[in-house]
Amino acid sequence: MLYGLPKPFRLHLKKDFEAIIRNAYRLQGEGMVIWWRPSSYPGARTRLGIVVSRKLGGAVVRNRVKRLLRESFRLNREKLKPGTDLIVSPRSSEILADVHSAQRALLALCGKAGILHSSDNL
RNA sequence: UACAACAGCCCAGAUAGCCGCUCCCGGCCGUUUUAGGCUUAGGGGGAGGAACUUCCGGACUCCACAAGGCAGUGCGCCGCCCGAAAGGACGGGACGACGGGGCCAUAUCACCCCGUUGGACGGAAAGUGCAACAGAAAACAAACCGCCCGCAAGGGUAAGGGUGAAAAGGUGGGGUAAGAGCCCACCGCGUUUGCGGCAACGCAAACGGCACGGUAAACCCCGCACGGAGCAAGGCCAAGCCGGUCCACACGCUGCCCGCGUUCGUGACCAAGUAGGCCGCUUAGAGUAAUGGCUAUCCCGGCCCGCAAGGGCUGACAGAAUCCGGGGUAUAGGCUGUUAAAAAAC
RNA sequence: UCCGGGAUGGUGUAAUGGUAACACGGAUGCCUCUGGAGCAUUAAUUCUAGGUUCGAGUCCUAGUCCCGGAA
Repeated sequence: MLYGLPKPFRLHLKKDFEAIIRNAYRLQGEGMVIWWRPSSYPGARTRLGIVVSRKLGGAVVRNRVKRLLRESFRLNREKLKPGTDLIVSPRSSEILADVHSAQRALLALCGKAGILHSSDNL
């Protein structure tokens, strides 16, 4: 399954979020911030977590931003090095108006972070 | 004929393909049993009219509780209907605002009639409080100017002046030293009676002779209702740590038995319960929390370009988390009604 | 999700229903050779919209925004 995004590819425990953010690399790009960390044990899956502040908007806006980010991650998961825990936190809803610009912004940041496969370098 | 505001009702784009998510049934893998994983057979369910707000009411759960009372909070014209309640629908009555008409020689106010419209519309004759500034005086009345009597001292007087949101019945006549419900008529107010109405209330008559101004979304009084917390309620399972009982061994009281005490234990059992899990939980039912993305065609509305054919852009408010019933607020589009008659255009 | 609390000049706070007050800061002027200090002046939709009242920052209703608590 190339493009699926079932549960094990997602971060969903508060402990995980806190552990990753406490000792992870952090990088700010246009409209979003990412934290990432190589997973501690081998063979781990690439996992995604999304943090959206209430300052970004109402429930509709926050849900939409999360869906677009999840979609962007899902379509580009194979480009990331496996076993990376990644947390994305958008800071502006304008950069994430549609799925194309969301993908562009996410890939640009991941490229800067050096967690893409070398063959897919931008 | 259109725009707009308000009110009521309807609706909340459709179909197909591909890539995904979530839950249930089924299947497969795995496991001693669980846990878990996969969809390599398949099948089915998956946001709203407001899911928003958390302003009311209820179900449900736990806590408290003899009866009763106090305090506190909420509600408050009348009738009838719906509802478990909150609340809502319809009709009616007083009051206020606005418009029109009447009364009058004309006309303001007042009063009467009609229409439209508004709403937390019990009580100010149980008590307490409040009323800035202005004004003589702001509530058992009072005398600044004025008027009258008087030589004066002093007294009488609420008609007139001016202040104020509000000044102690109004208008007219009589009366008087000047005045005044002091007297009279009409109106207002109050009481009683009668009549109409289920009632709120209305009408009439008699009597009173003006006391009894406003404010209760001030305290309060009257009537009615209400115990408190909320699914992060509450319940079940339960690592680790801590605790208790028993058992075995050792030591001590003591040389022995019994008894008691202490320490230790890959020992047994128990209680409480943290992390964590499960139930509560749903014909949507999660726990970083699903209901999405892309493409095509069509539909409805709007904007722009174009003589036209057509082309391009764009689509409202907002997203379940225990569940129901209401109130309030936000909304693209459609229909109906009101403002509403004019002006403007034809 | 379920409960509380609040909003007043630029900032922090006051105000029995009756002229919106105080401190710091800002601006302008005076004083001084200049600056500081000092003195004077100045600036408010009391979050918004309705209502009660003669009169509302205060009372009532609805809304907006902010803060806090409960795994």
